[in-house]
Amino acid sequence: MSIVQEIKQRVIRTLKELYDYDTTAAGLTINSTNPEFEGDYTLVMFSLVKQLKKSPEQLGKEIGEALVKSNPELFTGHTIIKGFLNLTVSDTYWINFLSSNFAQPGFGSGSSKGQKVMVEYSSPNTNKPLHLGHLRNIFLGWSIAQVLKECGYETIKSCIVNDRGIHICKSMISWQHFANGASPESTGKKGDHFVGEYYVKFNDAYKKEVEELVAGGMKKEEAEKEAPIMKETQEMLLDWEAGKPEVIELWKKMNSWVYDGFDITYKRIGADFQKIYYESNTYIVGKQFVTDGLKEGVFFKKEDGSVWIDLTAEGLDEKLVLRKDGTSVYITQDLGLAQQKYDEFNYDQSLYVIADEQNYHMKVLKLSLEKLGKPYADGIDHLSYGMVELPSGRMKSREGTVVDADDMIEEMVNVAKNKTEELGKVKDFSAEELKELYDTIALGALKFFLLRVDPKKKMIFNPEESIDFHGFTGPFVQYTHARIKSILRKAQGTRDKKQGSNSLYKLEKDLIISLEQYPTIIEQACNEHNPSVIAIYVFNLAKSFNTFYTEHSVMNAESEEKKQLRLQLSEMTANVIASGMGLLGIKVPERM
RNA sequence: GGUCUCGUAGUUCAAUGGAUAGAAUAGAAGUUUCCUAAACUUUUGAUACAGGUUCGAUUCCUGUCGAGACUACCA
Repeated sequence: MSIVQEIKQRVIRTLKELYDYDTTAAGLTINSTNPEFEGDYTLVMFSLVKQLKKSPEQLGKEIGEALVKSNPELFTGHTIIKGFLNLTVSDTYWINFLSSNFAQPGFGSGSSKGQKVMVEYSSPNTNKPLHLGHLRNIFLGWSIAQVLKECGYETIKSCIVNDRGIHICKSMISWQHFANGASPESTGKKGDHFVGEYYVKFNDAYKKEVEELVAGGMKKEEAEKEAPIMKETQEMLLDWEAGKPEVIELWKKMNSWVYDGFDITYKRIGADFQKIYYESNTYIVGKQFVTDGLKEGVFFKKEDGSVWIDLTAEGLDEKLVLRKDGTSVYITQDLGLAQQKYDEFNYDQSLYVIADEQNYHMKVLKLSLEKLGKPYADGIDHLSYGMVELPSGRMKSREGTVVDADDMIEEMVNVAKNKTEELGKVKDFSAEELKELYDTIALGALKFFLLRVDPKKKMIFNPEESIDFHGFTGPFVQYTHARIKSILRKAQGTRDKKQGSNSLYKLEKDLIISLEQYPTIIEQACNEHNPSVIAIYVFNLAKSFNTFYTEHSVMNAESEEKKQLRLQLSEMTANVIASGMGLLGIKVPERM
């Protein structure tokens, strides 16, 4: 139990004893005491003042005295300021907490919840490489799955690949026109980048054709439909749907190039999936799903044969779920996929990591499943995150302002390399060790940068700031870890189980208080689906350690007792930093 | 037009309705015979505007102004 919960229980008991007043933990507010006042934790008494009809001074005095008297091992004193009862927790409590937890590997993890959560993330198209927006998605998805796991949920990471549709055909047509049989192998290019180039070439060619038609006197809307390359692409889509062998073969070939490219990036950034779904399969499942739903009367068919669901009673519109020609739309396959996932994994919750531009879509999905009376509808949840924007505004692929994921990582690695060489602290590292270190620092910086912001909010990605390794950054936290590890290496052989220190300096206590919060922080991150609270926490913890480290020497402590205590403090801080960063998908180096 | 987000130091981000709104960065000034200076210390600087609810509002409600997303038989 956390110290805050512990204090709440004591307060509840005290209120019962003193006033025969019943309350719950949720009905009490315990905050960290404002630094300007004496004390560690504060009971906010305003609501109690009202309920118990006593003055704040009187109430504070009675509760404070009773708390200290009946819990001497926990509290050493109290002060009252206005409606705030400030409680001081004994050094003994903190020292005991430290000695019993500093070497606990599972500190912070929760017991099994007996529930299964599916986390769908990444979900790329197969016509272009991953970019910065995907990275936010991937880091978030991976991290939240890790946090859920730490909290005791069984997790299944999944991905839906949009491997079908007009956008893929564009790349294919373009390749047929312009590639002369070139391949990633023949050009030495990464597969996803290779295919992405042909997608760009398509758009260039298409634009040119439209311009020519408009110059010839055609209206723009008409020209967009009549451009030969577009007509060709639409024909290819029909051929694909019809299963024309040479089209299917080309489609498979180009997709496999893209997957090869994705795999390299996924591996490098540590993304993984237990289950990958392909839209080329799920759209068929979706069609069947809608056909079944039609019989139950939740969907209805219009005169032209298209199928709809009426969500006007829920404040939304009528939504199309199947085209009049019987082909599926976006929502069709998502409906089928939800069912398919449930059939396969019997999940309790299904979390979709998708950008907030799809809030409406996700609302429709959940509502539709509810109307169909699906038992899993309630567990559908959307981790909606804001778009990544550049200082100049939103990234637009057509304007070439998209930041490519691989390029970004490469740039960060270079910065890490230059900075490391400049500082010259790891000159004895092998080439292999250096490579690993650069990756650790570069990805640490990038992941931290994208995860430190509340997912719900859109974020501005400033390239200059992202390569800064000072302040509120991943490398700052990594550096603190490396420094602690250096101390612990020096201390090898001098460790002693006994610890006789019975008092704490302020900076020592601040650090222990911070460490104690870790399990609560994980819980919060889990409940809110928000890894940023962990990023903020580990940063503050590292800062706390650095302040302590500057003021107090560990190896040259004033007494053996203090040295042992500070070694425990250092070890636990390193453990919690490593654990917290691990939940963000960030490695921490032993040296840097 | 409708629905939904969001407006906090120059900039990027914090703050379950609680005490004098925190960090980082940029700016100014310092710290290295001593465990890694990718560090530390000091300092300048902000709640878009107007009402309301409350003992107490950055937070909840209403309005104004400003930014964005969605509102496709695209995915």
